[in-house]
Amino acid sequence: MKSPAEQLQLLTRGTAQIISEKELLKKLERGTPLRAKLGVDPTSPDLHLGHSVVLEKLRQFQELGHQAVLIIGDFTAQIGDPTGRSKTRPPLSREAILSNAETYTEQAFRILDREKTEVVFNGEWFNKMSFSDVIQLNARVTMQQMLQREDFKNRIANDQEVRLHEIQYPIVQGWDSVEVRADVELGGTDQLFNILVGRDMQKTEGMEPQVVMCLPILEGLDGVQKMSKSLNNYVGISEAPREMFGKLMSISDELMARYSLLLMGEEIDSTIHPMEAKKSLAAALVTRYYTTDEAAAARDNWEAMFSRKDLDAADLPDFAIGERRDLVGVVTEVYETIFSSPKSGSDVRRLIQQGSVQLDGEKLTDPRAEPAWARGQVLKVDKKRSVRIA
RNA sequence: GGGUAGAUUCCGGAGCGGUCAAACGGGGCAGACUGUAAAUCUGCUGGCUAUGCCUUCGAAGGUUCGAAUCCUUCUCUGCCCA
Repeated sequence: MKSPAEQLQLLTRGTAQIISEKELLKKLERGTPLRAKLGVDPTSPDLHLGHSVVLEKLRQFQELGHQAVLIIGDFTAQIGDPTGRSKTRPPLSREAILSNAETYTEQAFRILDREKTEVVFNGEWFNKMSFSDVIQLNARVTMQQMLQREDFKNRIANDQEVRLHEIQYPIVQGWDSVEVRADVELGGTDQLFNILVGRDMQKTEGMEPQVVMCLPILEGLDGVQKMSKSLNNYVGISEAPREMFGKLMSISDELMARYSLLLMGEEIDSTIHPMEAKKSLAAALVTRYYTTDEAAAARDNWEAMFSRKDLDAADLPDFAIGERRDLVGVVTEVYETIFSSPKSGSDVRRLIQQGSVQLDGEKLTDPRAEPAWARGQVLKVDKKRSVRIA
């Protein structure tokens, strides 16, 4: 086992903020495993690289012999975390939450060590609370404290509504820390406020307050907004190697540097061509969730498709012409069934007219065309997506 | 409870009886260029069995040849006062 000082050094690496390192060191010096808490709301069924930043940190705790406590916010998901929101979150149905929780944990264990993870649902304690329990919980914090929050302040300043259940969220999350007796709570920097509330709650309960450990927020593929499924700027950790590789190749150079730092903990090698650096990064990330062989295959295929533009050599998904043989019909089908990104007939028509669609390298710009389809032809629907006619 | 302002297409926001599938900006998508980078330029951005047709401007009714625009009721939200 590593010394407390060594552990501290490893654990603080890549973090954005820790309150406080001194406290963390003290806890480490106790020599008993720390309880490291991470709360997740199963609001979406898929985990992406944004989540992975904090999950990797939690795994690091596990590797150092500590206890990971993963709280599934089945209860909190019903409230909806207002963090970073300019609008109230729509509530989720109970069924959706439970099924999300299922896929969520499944994916989380691609990163975490299942054996060393304690999984708890916070509905376990919150669903048992009576209304007077709730009132007492609320009595622990002041309105002024809650209004300190950036999101709420902004909304109020902009004359937007803030509903009362939303200001309960930090209270509820804070109480989780008391319930699981957390020593450390991990989260994105946007969780700072919520985690601090947990600290206060523990103090009033006479517990030793948890250490706050915030990790940087990963930007999405657009490089501006935070990675999230709803903005469709994410790379899912269970996406196919090729998808993952391709998405990572589309990021900007600035973003590449950031991803490298936050996800791999490394600086980009500035002596090589940025594209090469990006390929290495993409391959390294694919390897993390798959194997080196699969990463290499993804890279080869990508190079065939986009560097050499040799679509014949590339391994493309097959598409069998169905009922509809007209161009609009076929392209619509391809988007829907092969790439699962449905487009309306009008969208497809537009793509065709704008010269996005090619058959064996020939642009097809007439939406009414009905090409003589033949097995083996390559149908390119846009710059990034092609299929082979089967 | 009283007063007042408002609800428009993904978002912001014009429109105030026909010329409105609705200006403009943002975002998004596509094309050109390129390193599936950035920057730049161009086009598109409700749907369809598509030179026309259908459904949209908080909801329901009404006036009118004709309504996002006028009237009635309802629902929701902000702000001010208590």
